[in-house]
Amino acid sequence: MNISPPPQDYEAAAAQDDTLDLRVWLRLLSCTNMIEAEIRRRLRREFGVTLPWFDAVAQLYSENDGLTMSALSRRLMVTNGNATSVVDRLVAAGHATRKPEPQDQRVQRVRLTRKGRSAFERMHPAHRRWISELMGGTDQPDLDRLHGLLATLKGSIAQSLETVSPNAESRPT
Amino acid sequence: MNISPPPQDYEAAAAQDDTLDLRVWLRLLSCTNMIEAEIRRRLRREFGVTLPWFDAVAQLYSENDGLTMSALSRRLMVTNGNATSVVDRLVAAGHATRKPEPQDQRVQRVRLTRKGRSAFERMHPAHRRWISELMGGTDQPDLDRLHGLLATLKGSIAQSLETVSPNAESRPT
DNA sequence: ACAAACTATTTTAGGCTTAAAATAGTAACC
DNA sequence: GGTTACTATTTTAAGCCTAAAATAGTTTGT
Repeated sequence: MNISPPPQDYEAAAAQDDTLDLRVWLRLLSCTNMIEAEIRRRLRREFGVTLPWFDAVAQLYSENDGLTMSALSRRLMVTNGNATSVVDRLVAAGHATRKPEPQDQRVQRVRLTRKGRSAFERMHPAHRRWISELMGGTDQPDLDRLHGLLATLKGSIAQSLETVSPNAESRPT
Repeated sequence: MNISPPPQDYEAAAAQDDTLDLRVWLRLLSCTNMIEAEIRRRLRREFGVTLPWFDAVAQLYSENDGLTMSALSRRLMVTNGNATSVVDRLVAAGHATRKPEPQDQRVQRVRLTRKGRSAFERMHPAHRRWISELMGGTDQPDLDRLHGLLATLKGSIAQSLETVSPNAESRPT
């Protein structure tokens, strides 16, 4: 019989008597935070950019016609106000442009500049490699199972959100 | 043959040709963000507190002797500097106290006040219920599998971090 | 005892994020 | 054609968060 070590993180502090769903949630949070923190660190160290910068540019990169402010904030799962400030910095640094749409003067379309595209292209392969490296200890079949189970979970979360407040098309806001 | 709908979030934008590990990562991120955003929203609406407030208080609640600043920031997986500001607000609101340790004047021990404890006790059951509700669509056996696979993943991430920089005992910092 | 190395925490500067209110353009009704 | 409702975005205020430098207490080696 030996005493347990002091909990090292959020999740390890989960008590024996916590319900399974809570323990799954804390473990999910742990994994996400660990990966996110490491990617953030490496992006800064290797390329001198922030994680939000990378995330925003990655979304814009995959769309040749750019994205509206709303679409971008929806994809990044952040508020519109946040998207505004991130795009402000992108534009200030010459990585993106923001122009009002002719058809509808309310919407702003954000597009990567050549400079933004080439910056992303320099970083993209490293980012992919880092993710593979961080996940590398888990084998293919387990990743497959995880992929499937997370689909189930995501669906069930989405459904639960709809039930509570049916009209929230694009959270958050 | 039909075209695919516009991607609604970070993860749904993952391309066909993305590797499995990247797709798992994006799905993980999606699930975490969805749950976190909803919990944040409900904590604010129902109890008028922020998520960081709740997280910090939850960690302190489970320790009768309180936690040092370092231990708290490690558990919350945030930097020491962040812990300082969160605890500042906790102390200012009368929810916690912060006292230097007699044995070692460098360490500050943070403890919940009675007011802090009772505030948490009011919110705790609702929080548990919300998590169960959000995960409710996934059945027990699937949650069990998920719990196991996430343990594998977490272990493999931890190992990958150690390999890269062996002396990073308590990331981030 | 004293310097050097180490440890815990705070401070600083800059950027991130949210929620809510404000602005402004568009659509729809009648 | 003018009010009303709706939609997209920005602004604001407050708080969150990181990374790096600074402060200050402790330990270690000699």
